[in-house]
Order: sequence, then structure tokens, then C-alpha cells
Amino acid sequence: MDFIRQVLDRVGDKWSMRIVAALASGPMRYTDLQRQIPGISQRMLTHTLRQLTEDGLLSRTAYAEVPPRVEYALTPLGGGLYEIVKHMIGWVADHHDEIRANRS
Amino acid sequence: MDFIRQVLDRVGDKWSMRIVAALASGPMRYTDLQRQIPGISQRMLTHTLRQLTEDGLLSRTAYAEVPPRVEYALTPLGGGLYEIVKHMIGWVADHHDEIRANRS
DNA sequence: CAGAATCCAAAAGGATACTG
DNA sequence: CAGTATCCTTTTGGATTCTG
Repeated sequence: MDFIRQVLDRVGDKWSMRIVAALASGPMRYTDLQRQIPGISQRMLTHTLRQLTEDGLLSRTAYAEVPPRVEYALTPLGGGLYEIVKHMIGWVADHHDEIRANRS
Repeated sequence: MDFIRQVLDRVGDKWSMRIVAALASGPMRYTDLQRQIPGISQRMLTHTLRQLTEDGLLSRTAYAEVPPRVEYALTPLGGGLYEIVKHMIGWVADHHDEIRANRS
């Protein structure tokens, strides 16, 4: 039951889901992600991308061009995770009002 | 898209899911939870229980007995969340090896 | 362009002692 | 039994500066 936390640590942090959601619509480069995800710092974008890539949820492709181009994309594994996450997003969307009502 | 974080903040922290999972098998009292969830501190158990209760995911029932008895249980809302979480747990269980293999 | 490095602030969480 | 209260450590994340 502890492996769950290891993945929740990846999914539950501040930015991972945003990045995964952003890439769900197709591959994107570093700067594009930065613009797509308002408020993310370079440090966190870089850091989170690396974690997700290390876990095999994202792929990173660097093209030897000038200026350099690096594209990130969901791997099949990452796509699978996104499906799960979408379920959760759906549930949250359905029950968000209820939760907010309780909170107040 | 920001309401997702609000729920992930609740689901993705260190203990919430453990508590929800423990209560999925039925109502439980404070001390039982403490024993069911190894490693949790009193501070965190209390704190997390309160958050979950405030969000309406758990109910808290205090019986006026001596010694005092307090039971926590999943609300229908909390039960619904647990269904989602179970999906995720299932997916993680299925792909954990793959993720771990990538990590190394 | 796509980062790496450093430093710092805030938040989360643990340990311990105490209480109605 | 079911918590509070306080203090402290660890973790997370942001700001800034610099580079291949």
C-alpha cells in the first residue's frame, strides 16, 4: 500500500497534473509549457518535468538545432495515468460545489 | 481547472488517502485509526481528520460516554471519492513495476 | 531556447508534553 | 480516550542570476 504514495507524490504535487493535462492535447516544448501553465517557475517546471520523465510518464526529445528545441510528450504510461486523472477531474467537477458548501 | 488542486491537496497529502482507505471497511474510532495507520502522528491524525470532516468526506460522531468514544466514518461523498481513489490505486498497482523500472 | 545553480520563504509534518 | 499546544525539522516551492 505504500507504492500508492510514491505515485501520489508525483500526481499530488503542485504542478505535475497541470503538465500532464497540458501535454494531453499533444507534445509541447519547454517554453510552450511555461506559457500554458501560468504561475509556474522555471525551477519547478524543470524539476517536475524531470521527475515525470524519470518515471517514464513523459518523453523528452531534444532536436539538435539552433536555437535548441526540446519537446515533451506523454508516453503511453503517462497517457494511461491521464485517463485516471480525468476520472478524478470529472468526479471533482461533479462534486466540487458540494465540497465547497461543506467547507463554508 | 483550479478546483482540481483543491481536492488533490486533500487527496494527495501524506495521510488523507490512508484514512479514507482505512474507513472504507467501516466506521472506526480515533485510536483504531491510529493503530491501523502505522507511523501517523497524533498531530497529523487529528489535523487530517478535521480537514476531511470539514470537507464533508468524513462524519464524526461523539458518544457521550465515559470513557469518551468518537467514531469516524465515510460520508456518501467520501465513499464516492474512495471509488475514484480505488481506480487510481488499481492503476498504480498495475503499473507500479513499470514506473519503478523506469526510475532506476 | 532550455535549462542549471544558489539562496530563501513558506508549508507540511514529526516529537514531546499536557488535558477534559 | 481523544484530543491540544508548542517547538522543531524537513520538504516544497519561489526568486534571482547565470549558461551551453
